[in-house]
Amino acid sequence: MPRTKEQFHAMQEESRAEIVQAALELFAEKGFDGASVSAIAKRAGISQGLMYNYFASKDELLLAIFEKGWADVQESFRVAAEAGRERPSLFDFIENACRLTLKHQDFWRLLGSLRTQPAAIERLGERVHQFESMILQQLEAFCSASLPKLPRTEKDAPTLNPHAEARLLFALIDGICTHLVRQPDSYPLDDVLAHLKPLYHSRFL
Amino acid sequence: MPRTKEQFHAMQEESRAEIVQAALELFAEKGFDGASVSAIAKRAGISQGLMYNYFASKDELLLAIFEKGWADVQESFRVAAEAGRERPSLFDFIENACRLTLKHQDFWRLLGSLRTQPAAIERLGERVHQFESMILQQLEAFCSASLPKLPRTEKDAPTLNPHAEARLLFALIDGICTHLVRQPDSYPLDDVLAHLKPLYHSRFL
Amino acid sequence: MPRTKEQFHAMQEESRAEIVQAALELFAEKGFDGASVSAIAKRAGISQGLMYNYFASKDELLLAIFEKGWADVQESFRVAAEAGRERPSLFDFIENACRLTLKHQDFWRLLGSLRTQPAAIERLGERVHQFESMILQQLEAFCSASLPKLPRTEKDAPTLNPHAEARLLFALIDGICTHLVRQPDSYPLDDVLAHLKPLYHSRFL
Amino acid sequence: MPRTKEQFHAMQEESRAEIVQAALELFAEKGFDGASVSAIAKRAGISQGLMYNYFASKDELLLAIFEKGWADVQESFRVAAEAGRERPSLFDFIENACRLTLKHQDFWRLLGSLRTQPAAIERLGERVHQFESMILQQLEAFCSASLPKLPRTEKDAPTLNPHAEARLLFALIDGICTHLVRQPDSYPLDDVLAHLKPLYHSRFL
DNA sequence: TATGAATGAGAATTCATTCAT
DNA sequence: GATGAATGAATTCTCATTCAT
Repeated sequence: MPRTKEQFHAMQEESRAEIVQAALELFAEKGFDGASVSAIAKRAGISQGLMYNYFASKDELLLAIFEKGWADVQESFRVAAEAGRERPSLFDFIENACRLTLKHQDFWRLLGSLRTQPAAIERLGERVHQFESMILQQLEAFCSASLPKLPRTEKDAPTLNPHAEARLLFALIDGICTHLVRQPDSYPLDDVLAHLKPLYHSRFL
Repeated sequence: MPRTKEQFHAMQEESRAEIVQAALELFAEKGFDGASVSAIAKRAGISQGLMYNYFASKDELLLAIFEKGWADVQESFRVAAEAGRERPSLFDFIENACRLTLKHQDFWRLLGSLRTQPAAIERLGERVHQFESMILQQLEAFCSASLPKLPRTEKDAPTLNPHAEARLLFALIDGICTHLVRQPDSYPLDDVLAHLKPLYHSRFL
Repeated sequence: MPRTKEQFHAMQEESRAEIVQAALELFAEKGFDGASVSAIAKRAGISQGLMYNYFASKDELLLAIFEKGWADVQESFRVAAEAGRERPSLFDFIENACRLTLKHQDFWRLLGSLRTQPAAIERLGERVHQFESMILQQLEAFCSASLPKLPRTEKDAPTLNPHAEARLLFALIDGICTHLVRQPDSYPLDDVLAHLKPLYHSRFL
Repeated sequence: MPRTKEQFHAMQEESRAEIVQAALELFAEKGFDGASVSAIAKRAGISQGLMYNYFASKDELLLAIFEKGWADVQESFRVAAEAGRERPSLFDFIENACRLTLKHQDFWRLLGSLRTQPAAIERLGERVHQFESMILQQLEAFCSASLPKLPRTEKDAPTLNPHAEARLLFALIDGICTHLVRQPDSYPLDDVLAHLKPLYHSRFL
């Protein structure tokens, strides 16, 4: 009784997902170099050899993780956007980003370690850069909409620009999230956000 | 006719410094695991074996780099503090931190990758944590002195605290510096600082 | 179509045995330090790396050899004891020990070299000491049963004791076996035993 | 004020002796492979390089140790022989050998480890074999003088021969000395000798 | 003579990847 | 598909020996 093509495909996908999950955890925990293929296979409950039926190499696996992780993150943002108000405030956006980070801790941890290594970035091709660009673009869009409202003195006027503002925001969010995933249990996220809120309200409202 | 002890000592120091420099560059570029001892030796222009005359192990080398780097950073801050005004504003402090980061790019890159790896942190013992603690303490001291001046509504009053404010600042600085060392040539540091300035002036003055 | 677990297990055991045999020979010939893993692998007909599928380290391999060798020796003694008379004479015991030594030449050679190296003994933990203790105990038991029969002058009476007698016996047996395994083909074991026999008969009968 | 040739020679000899002593201690403690040249030089209080002014290689050093050690042992025997009775009994000879062993512990320990390794023996050329032969010859001479006096039954008569008897003796002495140097402090040498004495008196007197 | 820097050949060990079954 | 045996290159580290000074 041969399974249908669809069944096969579904099983494939399931197995892939299991391996990706195991690898993500281990990469996040020990870094790409520190997590051996055999450890990943063991955690995924399969043999080393089988892993190569699903992924051509350790690099391919990393790539798959990245794609999956990135898709998940985007999906989370999409869901949050739909659930929220029509047009979230910048602060809401930041808060949302931070809280979602906790949902994808392992991915952010992995991403954090990958971003430090030019070699790793090459492995992922342009993906990491694209990823950062997209975030920056989105932030810039936010800022473009808000910056005009900023009261400005004559002196700073020429230098104010959405791009730099987005950079600043990105650094802030990135910094918080980085610290957050490094101490997920003890980081005082609520307090930090509470301090951030008046800062951005005064600025953008 | 053997060299004098002084000669030996001088040569030792010179060689050590050369190795440290080579290793720092490679660690910063490829991470601790990614930079092989043989690659370090090659870049330092010596044989692999010789490295072990100067450092008992790769770990010891890392440690030496860390100590040296950290000492350099502190020295830079000390010099800047002496050169500057009596009591720098918080913004000056931030700006200073960012500009000094550029002077110690490789060290910060290395530190960035070390902070993502629990294994590496163990290698360095408590040093990394101490390092973060010291920065946080210093920021907290700044904030303690400034926060009372913040105009506060009744609602936020109970939650405002120097620790959380320091955390926020640390995230901001860390984020900027992290991005900065990753794109040392193209990062718009001046613009970002220009945007940051009014924010903190409005808050702390 | 994967192999069954039984097949794997059988293969494992076979491979392990082959490696143990190769290592035993080389350790016996060149000592633990002198026999490189690569040489062992080559003699076992496998790659270096594969050895580490079976033994976690060279030390583990040594340990496995020791356990196996010691078990074999004990088994040999057990078989000999069952096959022999109800209660063998001391001389029979000695003769048996010497002849069995030839059956386990490599093991005794290895043991001989291990016993000379404090470092190696540490590697094996208490095993080597236990091993010597067991032999001494067994000999002491023999002597305890026999010594009372010794005619003794008044002078030596106070000093005679089974422990010292066992020590003497152990030295004798150890000496013979050591020489024997060093010249397994040319050592005149029969003649030496022939000379030993009347000595111990006159003493213990 | 140039030193005389004799003075030079004396200094040379002194330095050599110091190195030999240091090396002997370390070889005895850790074995030939386990004692590094640098450790030897450090213990001798000189630089690594200088060692090669006195000995062409580590092997040469081993050889020098062997020559020196063997000469010392012979000298000890000579002195003991002169100090003792005109013709010592076999037992006296054995006792003397054991007690002298303690005086040359390190040498015997080294010898013990060398004798287990064919490779090491090759390094020393024929010397180890010669050394054993000489001992055996001396023992055989003893036995030749004494064996005729042995009361013999008709049965053992054909097999008794000085060579085998010497082998037996050698094994005994070797065994005792080996155990002795392995536990120089706790070995009950006096007791063991006390047990040995009647054995050999009954046989040879 | 005397120094310690320097080398290079190995040592043990790990690991991504391939392969026979 | 699925297994784990097998490989070989790379890694960290050690050490006898040589060399410039």
